[in-house]
Amino acid sequence: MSNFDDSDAFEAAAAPVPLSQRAMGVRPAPYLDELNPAQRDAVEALDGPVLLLAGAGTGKTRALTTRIAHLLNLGRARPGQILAVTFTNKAAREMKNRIGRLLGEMVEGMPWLGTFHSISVKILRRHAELIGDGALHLKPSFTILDTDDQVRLLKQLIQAENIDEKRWPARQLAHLIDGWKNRCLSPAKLPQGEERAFDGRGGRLYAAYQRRLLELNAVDFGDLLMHCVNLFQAHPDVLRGWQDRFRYILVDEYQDTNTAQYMWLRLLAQAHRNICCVGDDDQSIYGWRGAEVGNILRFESDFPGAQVIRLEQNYRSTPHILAAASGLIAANKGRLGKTLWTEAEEGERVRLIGHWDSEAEARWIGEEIEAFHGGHRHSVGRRSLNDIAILVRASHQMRAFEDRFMTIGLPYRVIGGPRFYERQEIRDAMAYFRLAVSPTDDLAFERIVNVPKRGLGDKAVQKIQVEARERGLSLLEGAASAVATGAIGGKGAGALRQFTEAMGRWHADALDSRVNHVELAERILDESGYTAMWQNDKNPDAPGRLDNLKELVKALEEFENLQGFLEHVALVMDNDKGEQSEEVSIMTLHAAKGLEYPIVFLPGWEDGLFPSQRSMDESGMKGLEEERRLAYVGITRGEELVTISFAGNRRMYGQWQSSLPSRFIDELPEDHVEVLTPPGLYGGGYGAAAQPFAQSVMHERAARADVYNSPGWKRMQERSAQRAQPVHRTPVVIDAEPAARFSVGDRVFHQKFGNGTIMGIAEDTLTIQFPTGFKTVKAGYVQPSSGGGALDDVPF
DNA sequence: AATATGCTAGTTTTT
DNA sequence: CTAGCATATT
Repeated sequence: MSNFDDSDAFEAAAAPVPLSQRAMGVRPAPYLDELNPAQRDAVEALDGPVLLLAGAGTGKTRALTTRIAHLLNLGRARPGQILAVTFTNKAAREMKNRIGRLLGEMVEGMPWLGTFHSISVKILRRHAELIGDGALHLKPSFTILDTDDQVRLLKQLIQAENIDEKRWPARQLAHLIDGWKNRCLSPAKLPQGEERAFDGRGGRLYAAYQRRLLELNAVDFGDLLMHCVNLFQAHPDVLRGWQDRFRYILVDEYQDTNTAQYMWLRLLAQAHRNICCVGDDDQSIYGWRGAEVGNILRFESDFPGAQVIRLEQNYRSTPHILAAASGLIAANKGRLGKTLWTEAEEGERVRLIGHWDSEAEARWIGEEIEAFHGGHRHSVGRRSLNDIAILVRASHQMRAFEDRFMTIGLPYRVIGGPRFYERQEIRDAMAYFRLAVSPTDDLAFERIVNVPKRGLGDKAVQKIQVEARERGLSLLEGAASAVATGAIGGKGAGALRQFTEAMGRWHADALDSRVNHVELAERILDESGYTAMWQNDKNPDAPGRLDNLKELVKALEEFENLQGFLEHVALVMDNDKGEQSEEVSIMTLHAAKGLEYPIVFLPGWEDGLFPSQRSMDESGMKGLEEERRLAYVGITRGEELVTISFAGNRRMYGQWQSSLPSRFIDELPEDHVEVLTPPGLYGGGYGAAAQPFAQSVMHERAARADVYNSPGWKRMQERSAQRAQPVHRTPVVIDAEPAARFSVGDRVFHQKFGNGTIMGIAEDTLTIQFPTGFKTVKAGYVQPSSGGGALDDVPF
């Protein structure tokens, strides 16, 4: 709520802080004494550009929040003049709390502490009319579409263009457009050639999509940033106003900024240059979604004269853990470089263990956890399950642990996973609320018009769309009109009339301040038949969905009305359930960033899984380095004991596949690692587990000079080269397609994956190696490749 | 219009 | 192998 009580008038903010207030502001600063020298530098270097390189566990949030407190305490700025940006709502909340704690209740909430997106919304609402062209522009009440809406909109546009949705799925286009928006490329600015992506129509569809969004008075997440940047660039006066307002700028997790966020910051900071960016280049793990490590690496040249302050004293982990992590990350090139140190006691070395297969791995980790929990391991003592985390590379790895823990009755919680507001039933309910609040929300209408089933299929919806378009109405109005004119008859008509009439009542009630909005929400769900739909559903997950709906209604209580709730939810999609009970945490490495646990397990360190084959195929060395940073993030989550493991065999897509230990294992510094022999492998030194590691450690020293020439790397390259040269050439005739004869080894072309080589044939199913990896594809989806293939002379 | 079958793809995730 | 989607069937 405090997010929106920005009491300063826009113009007033530009005025300097009165002297009287400045003098009054200077108070003793006891908080400074609690900082180490580097943190203190970070807090006191208030003017000019500052890059704060904060390694894992070095008290970065403390430095950042103290810096804000110091700015306020010295009277350098009022709360409304500090811009503090984070990536997640969670981080923003945390900072707010800690600033409040530092300053007591003396300071009103900071109106401009928030995520890039929430701050952008506030800015855009004030200048909405400037977005778009003269004829069509945003209104301040614009709605924010989530990914789901975005994809459904794109799907409509793709259908309108008569493009084969199978070969060109809307998701892919959404991804492409997101990528463009991350780089602040509006349709007009797409570089030569890029607009040809997506079957040559990417640029056109992008432009159509943007136009449609304006028509709907809507923006997607990417727009929030891009529109802001465009606004600043096109209207220097507007930019000037915001530059004057934000006297000091602070940015958290700077290594995760994408190009649009970078431009956004640069524009706002370029006048006074009071910008402090906090980040750790070694923890940049979001390159795949547009983050540019380059932003942090370039900081000093972007802001000449910048001070660089390193936070290197680590308060989290033991020396062995730090050394293992440091040794690993040292293999990356082009780092800014940091040396983490600690005063903590030495502790145990990082443990490494190999297992026969992924099930044995899960079994062993389960036993270890039981031992820790029962206090059977004296070096660590009896531990709460809340102290223990399992961090995996890919979510499918979680299943082995869930299965195992379920059978042995070990309580666990999965962190991440599908979020509350992304669940189907929640989205449906929200669509009802959206439509009740704004009857012109066509996307919400489409989502729920036939949920629960009202006998209205594609054809009926199409009729409604035609009706609405012809008369210039919203879909809801169009539906009412279609019923009235008899365009829709039969069974659907009655249900549709009921629906539109009920929606009319709900809308009136939503606007009526005398109607309690929580009761209204309940009534909407009941009268629409939505609750009944799940009550009658015999799926085992139906009761859970009903619970979620109850929870949603309960969440409404904290808001004034439905409008306020919807505005909030559009931006704050997180749901942190406080940890109540004792549970082991299971999550992906990405989800673990920023968290810490005394005991950490890192399973699945196998080449291809971690580092992920796909990362390496798609992004080569850059991808590998990002994977290595992910490994670094994983190890540095541990406070006391970190255990890395790998399995020689793993079930993938229903088949057992054998794999080699991760090359990252080769890169761990030997002195800080203890190799364990799993129970059941008597004598050690043979079998799938200990032996490969023992060998690889022997190579390790020599390999250190250049890991990309390491045995592991070469081994991989050799293997993929071998795979690319199949021996058999068995001609296969695909029925009813006389021209489509394929043999193993043929070069073929696939609309989506491009050129590839056939590696295997079963009936009409081909296994093909594409640049992006192996795919199994029906023969009908590929053609003989035109370039350099063996079948060039086959008539087509 | 609702349900059954068939196919394909299959990391990481916030806003 | 399996979820999610798209097409085929009733």
